[in-house]
Amino acid sequence: MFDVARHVGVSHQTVSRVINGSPNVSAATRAKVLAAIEDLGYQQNLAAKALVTGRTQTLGVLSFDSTLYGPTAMLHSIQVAAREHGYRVVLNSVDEITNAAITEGLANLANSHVDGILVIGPRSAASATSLDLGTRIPVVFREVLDGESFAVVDIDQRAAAKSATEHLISLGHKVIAHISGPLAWVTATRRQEGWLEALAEAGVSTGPVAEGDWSPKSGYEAAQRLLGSRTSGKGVAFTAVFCANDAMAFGAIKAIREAGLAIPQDISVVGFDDTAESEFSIPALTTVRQDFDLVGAQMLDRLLIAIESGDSAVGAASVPGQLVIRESSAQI
Amino acid sequence: MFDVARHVGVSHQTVSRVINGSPNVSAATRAKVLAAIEDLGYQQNLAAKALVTGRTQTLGVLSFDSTLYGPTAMLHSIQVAAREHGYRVVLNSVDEITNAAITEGLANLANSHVDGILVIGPRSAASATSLDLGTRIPVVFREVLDGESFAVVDIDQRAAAKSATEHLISLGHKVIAHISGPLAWVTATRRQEGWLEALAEAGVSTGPVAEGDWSPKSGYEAAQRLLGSRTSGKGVAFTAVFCANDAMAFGAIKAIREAGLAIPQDISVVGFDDTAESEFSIPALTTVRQDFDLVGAQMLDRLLIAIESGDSAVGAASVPGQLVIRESSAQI
DNA sequence: ATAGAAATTGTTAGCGATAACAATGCTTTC
DNA sequence: GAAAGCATTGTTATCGCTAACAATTTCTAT
Repeated sequence: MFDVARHVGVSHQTVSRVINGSPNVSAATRAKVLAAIEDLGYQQNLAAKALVTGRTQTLGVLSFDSTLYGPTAMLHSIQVAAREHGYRVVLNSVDEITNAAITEGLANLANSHVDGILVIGPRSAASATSLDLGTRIPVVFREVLDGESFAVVDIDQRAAAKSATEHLISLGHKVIAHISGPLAWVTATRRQEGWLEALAEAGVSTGPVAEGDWSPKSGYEAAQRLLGSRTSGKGVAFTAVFCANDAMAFGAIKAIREAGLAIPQDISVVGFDDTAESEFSIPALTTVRQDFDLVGAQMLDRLLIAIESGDSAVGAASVPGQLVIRESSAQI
Repeated sequence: MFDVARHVGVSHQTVSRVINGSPNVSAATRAKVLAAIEDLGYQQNLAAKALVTGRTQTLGVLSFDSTLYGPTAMLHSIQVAAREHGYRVVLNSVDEITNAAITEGLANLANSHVDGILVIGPRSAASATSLDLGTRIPVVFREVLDGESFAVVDIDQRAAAKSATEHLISLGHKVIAHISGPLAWVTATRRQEGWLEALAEAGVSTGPVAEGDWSPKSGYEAAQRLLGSRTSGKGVAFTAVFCANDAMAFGAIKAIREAGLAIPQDISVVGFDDTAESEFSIPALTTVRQDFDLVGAQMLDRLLIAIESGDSAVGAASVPGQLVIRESSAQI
């Protein structure tokens, strides 16, 4: 910076003013400084800037160690939105979903001097200890536990799952099974709650449940368990299954077909996520589309407001999911 | 830091020494300082440290704006490996694959004072201008263009595609079609080259090609184009198709089934990626597994060596892909 | 023409850490 | 017991930038 200043014949402070767009610089000086910056290939030292301003123009994203569709799509959306607002993104993944792991990740990011943090990693439904942010840096979550009052923006998982289940009910299904995600995940429990709520409101008795881990393989195995008790006569003969994500639905479809049953003639299948593949499964999968871009943008908006104002982020917002009806669900 | 020093009654330099594990501190002093750090909840200011050391313990990842399996899996692997080595990761995505975009992304990351950069975004096969790193920061690529001498670690795409094609040849197929990725991507051209090479070496004539964009939808449409000329009698009657990724293979399977043809009885299908879904497609997909963790670890190793030594990263390494034979490919 | 206001530029201090060197205290050795 | 040597601790300068204020120049209004 001093080099640039010397090159132009002004003080370093004037150069600083040009860089930061201060209005109190004459047009002529500004042009000369800009030219010199170009000439010399000068680049600002952001570490020095961060040291004096306390701002880093960097956002921390606390994610989950996985290649699952949800976290991945979410990260992508946030990264795009952050760039639009001129923020860099530093990533910190945790490999378990306990509050302790999140607390540690939060501390790591805070220590990295990020201006704000977005937590898109899953929350554990059953946490022994409550989460203490332990930092003054504003944080926006994508999931909160009941009773917490952190800022949160998410798809309304419960309502979306409910509408998917209602769709099956409207098709005349009386026994609707559920393949849930890992119930340690808040998202999985919310989707299950939506399923239960729809059944309860319609006066339909609760169908059988099998828990998966989001993977196609787990969906395949869960479906096999459900089918096992179905054909053995012990279980109820469900005619539809609501899967907590598309990947498990793919696995379930395979298991159902292998059992000699047709989809949707014998069993209707509904997924959740609307991955790019779901339209091309055989049969094309009825599922729930999530607008991650919107969630990402809203999380970011909230966070940036908090950063600007210096307050911590608050408030809850939710984005509706959208049922996409394809071929895998049909009249009973 | 001065607070800690005052609290213990030593100089700030001694505190610094304790934090950085200098051997020249007495055990008693170290213990007291550590206790004070704990007491006061002191956290190092990394911006200040970066300012004076020039190191940030942060790695830049230049990725591509997408939720595609490859870049996503790669990012995940790198992030895990980086954390193991005590490095943070900052993310910078580009939304086009030109050299200009990469140059800009590189400049952004360099400006963020990262210690090294990993480029996992796709390279454009046809670049007008050559890529100038424009920075002294070590960079490791996952793809390089012919003639470039940057450090690179990747799956041997060509050999893997070749072995997938050879598998089909060994099953007796004489006309093997190819659904390629977007040919602007180096990865897509390498896979196509592998397909061509296998055909040439076996003396099998080149089959028809259709270009997709990696998405299931594009695979579906590409397969329809191939099938159109097949049934109209104008095209050659291919009995196998090698798809440049699993997602397009899913689309292709759907199109083939809709055309009234059976897989693998009428047409064998081979994919590339071994996504979690591929085992559960109907029929289960023969594909090529990529060890992204290994690629990530090796990229990181090279980068860290370069960072330590102060030199720029050099050399090329490749990791073999592994053919996974399932149900979608069979004897003609 | 000239005081006063406004616009522009310069000067100094300090953000929080490490590097380099200086200073102290404690052993060793003869 | 004193000089030399090592282990430990302290002092000062500095990284590159912005904040705060000081100084200068240029305009405006009387």
